[in-house]
Amino acid sequence: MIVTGSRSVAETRQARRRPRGAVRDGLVAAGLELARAGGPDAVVLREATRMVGVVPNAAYRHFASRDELLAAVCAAALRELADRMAAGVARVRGKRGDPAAARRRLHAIGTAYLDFARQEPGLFATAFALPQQQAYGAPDGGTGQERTPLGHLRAVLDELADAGVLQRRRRDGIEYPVWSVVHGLAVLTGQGPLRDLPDGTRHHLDELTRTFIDESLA
Amino acid sequence: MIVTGSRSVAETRQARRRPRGAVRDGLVAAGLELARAGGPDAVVLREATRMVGVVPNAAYRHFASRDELLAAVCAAALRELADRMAAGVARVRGKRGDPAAARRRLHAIGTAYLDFARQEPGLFATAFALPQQQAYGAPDGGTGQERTPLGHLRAVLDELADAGVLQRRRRDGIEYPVWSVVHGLAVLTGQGPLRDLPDGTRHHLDELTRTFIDESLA
DNA sequence: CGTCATAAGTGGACGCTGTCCACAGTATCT
DNA sequence: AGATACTGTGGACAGCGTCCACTTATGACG
Repeated sequence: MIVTGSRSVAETRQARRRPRGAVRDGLVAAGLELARAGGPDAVVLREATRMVGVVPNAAYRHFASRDELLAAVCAAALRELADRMAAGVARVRGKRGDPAAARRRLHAIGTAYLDFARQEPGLFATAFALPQQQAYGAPDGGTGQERTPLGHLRAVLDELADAGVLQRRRRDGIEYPVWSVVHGLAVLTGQGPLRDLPDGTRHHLDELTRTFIDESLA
Repeated sequence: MIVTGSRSVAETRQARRRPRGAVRDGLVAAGLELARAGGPDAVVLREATRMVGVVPNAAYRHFASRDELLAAVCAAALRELADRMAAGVARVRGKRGDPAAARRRLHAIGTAYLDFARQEPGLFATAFALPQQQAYGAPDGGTGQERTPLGHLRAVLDELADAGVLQRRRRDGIEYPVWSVVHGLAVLTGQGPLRDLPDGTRHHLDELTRTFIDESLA
């Protein structure tokens, strides 16, 4: 028979078209899910399209390549990390300018970072696995965005300097060593060589790192 | 025609067999080459076999899977890093026990680490991209090996403690924060978000990190 | 309101990858 | 010398990223 069945051609050959941008957003969300479960390598384009319920090629209407999709997923993962850091800082009570509170905020930001790396290893790895380009927090602040890990860290360090905990002349550029320790610890104890350490040892290392930072501020 | 040509069956169907272990070693060497050029993801089994001049399946006589090959490559990359650290330390003159020399050795070890990360980004990434398992330097020293990054770092820190530069009560476990700063810096300024910083800024960061470490030792 | 360009979906194909199976020589051990 | 393990080959499969040709719904414009 030549005449098609009761279902219209539109129904058979073209899945109901979704609202504007829905497929793109869905792909990123699916990619985020995959990244959460298996890191950046698990972000496979065809699987993402399957989750959205669309044919593989549809992805190419929204991303030029798999790498571009991955870049979007990375950005999303990084934003989630930044948000958790902000939330951690926000939970700390105490006036701005209070030295003790400022110290606690610095601790909170580091803790949030490490917690994220441990609770969401896949997302954490993905956040730093961007395939090319892109400035997170521009090295020289400037026009940059504030919803970024580096931005949050800078804010807290500024507060520490204002409160007199951190000497003014040591403030400049110190965000990088501080970021490095925490990031390094997260990487080494996460997917790195120091993974599968007993939790006790891990917390001991956290403590060590904390005092390591404190010592270098004074 | 049914009768085969002048070339013997052995020649046509089976390439000259290589000496014992040559294929395995060749595969690791080829993998190392690929990793050097493109990081862990570039270590593709079929390409490695092609470089060795053997059919893809031959690899499975020596490795259970691509991941196992990658693990061997990772171990080799890590060993190269460790060797460079050792070489860097060895270049520093000065008696064991001399505080100034000990300090210089600590600097040298960090510099070697960072230099390796920058001169061989692919190998560096590969060294820390092992797909599973394995203890590099066992967390609690013990039976471990000494030809490992952590081992070298520990040796230098022990010397610093013996020389009185590093307080005894702060020696325990301090290798981890120290390793973390350097590793974190290497990752962030390497493939991480702080890549493509001008060289001047990079060296400034190196300097900052050095003083950061020094401050926290005293 | 009708026309029409364009965006957004489909189907099919290609080359590449990791991996599995069956087979064939070679090396080694008794 | 003969049995047996070892190491290489050939062919196949599914899954991946990507390209091309085609169709249709959507939105802008006269």
